[in-house]
Amino acid sequence: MLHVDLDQFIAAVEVLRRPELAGRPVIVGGRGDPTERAVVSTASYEARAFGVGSGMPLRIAARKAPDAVILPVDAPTYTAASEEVMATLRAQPGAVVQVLGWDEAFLGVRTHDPEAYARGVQRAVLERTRLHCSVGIGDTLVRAKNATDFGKPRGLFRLTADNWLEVMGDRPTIALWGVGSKISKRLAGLGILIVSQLAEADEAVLAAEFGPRMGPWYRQLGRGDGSAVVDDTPWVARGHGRETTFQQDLADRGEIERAVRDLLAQVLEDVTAEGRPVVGVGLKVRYAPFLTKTFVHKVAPTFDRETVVAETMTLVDRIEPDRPVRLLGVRAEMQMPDDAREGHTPTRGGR
DNA sequence: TCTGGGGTCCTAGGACCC
DNA sequence: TCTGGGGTCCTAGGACCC
Repeated sequence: MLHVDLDQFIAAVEVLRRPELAGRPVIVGGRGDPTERAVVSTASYEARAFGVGSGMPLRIAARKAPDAVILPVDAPTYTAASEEVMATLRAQPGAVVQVLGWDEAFLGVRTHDPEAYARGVQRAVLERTRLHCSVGIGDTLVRAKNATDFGKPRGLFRLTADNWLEVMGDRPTIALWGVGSKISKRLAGLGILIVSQLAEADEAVLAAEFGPRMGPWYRQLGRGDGSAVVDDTPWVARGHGRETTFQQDLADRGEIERAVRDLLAQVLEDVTAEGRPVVGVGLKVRYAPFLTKTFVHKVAPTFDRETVVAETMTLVDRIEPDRPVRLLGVRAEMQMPDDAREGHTPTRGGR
């Protein structure tokens, strides 16, 4: 199977409609104002040369790359571009497409020459959308996904059971899809620093540290093993949420309540569009500077907005009165259709 | 240097029941 | 009076991904 990943997607889309930005450092994030609390969504390769990367506070990015063009996030435009790309992938002969986000997808196909097929995909995407992509080829989802990194930019790379350990074995565990900074540190505490060590690790030791599901799962990641099935069944959202970080922390009770009602109104729009009943509500509160609390509770399945509002407001009462609030998040869980319930292996945020 | 916003899934512990 | 063992449901928190 193939993993297709657009190169510097968001920055590339911006450059397409402003050709004069080509070759310049471009940073996209927040409302495009580096004095605000916001982070970088994507930086162009020219900006990355200054040490700017996604997730970095916009303020810091602007200092590192003082001549960069900083643009606001324009989600509808990226969604439209993404749909063009995904339609192109679905139009490839024999392709089964599983979308992972705006700018990446798995593509399952039977072919005797995956490299040639991959180059065909890159050509088709470029012709139809003027966007460049990198492709990973693999015999499992994990191997295809990890292979893409070696293909960037505009290239392709193949990882299989035959060369996995040779290529990945000496790399730190954090290079794996699904291992982040916390898990890599806990693995290091067990003496597991690189991928080959994780591949050979004692499953019982991993299970004791990470639990009965995640322990064995991490070992599997280290081996590059796992599913080889690209699943194109449409994704069904479990819930919808909205959150906002305030530029100035909120202290006033009335302001907080108004903010929650605003967020909830947006959430209810998304939920109503789904046509499924609400079965749970949640509230996330970040107090300054860095303490986050979440409150959730189940509700009897309901379509009634007033009920959802009332249930959410009972959670608002649990916000500590004398502490300024930096972030509020509201979330509603929806009833899942019976056929979308079970059989999941952990993918940590995959869809 | 100080951390957005949208999601998903797993784990642990308490409550409750038989 | 003191108390096993198994199961389910719920909530809070943690971790990861794009």
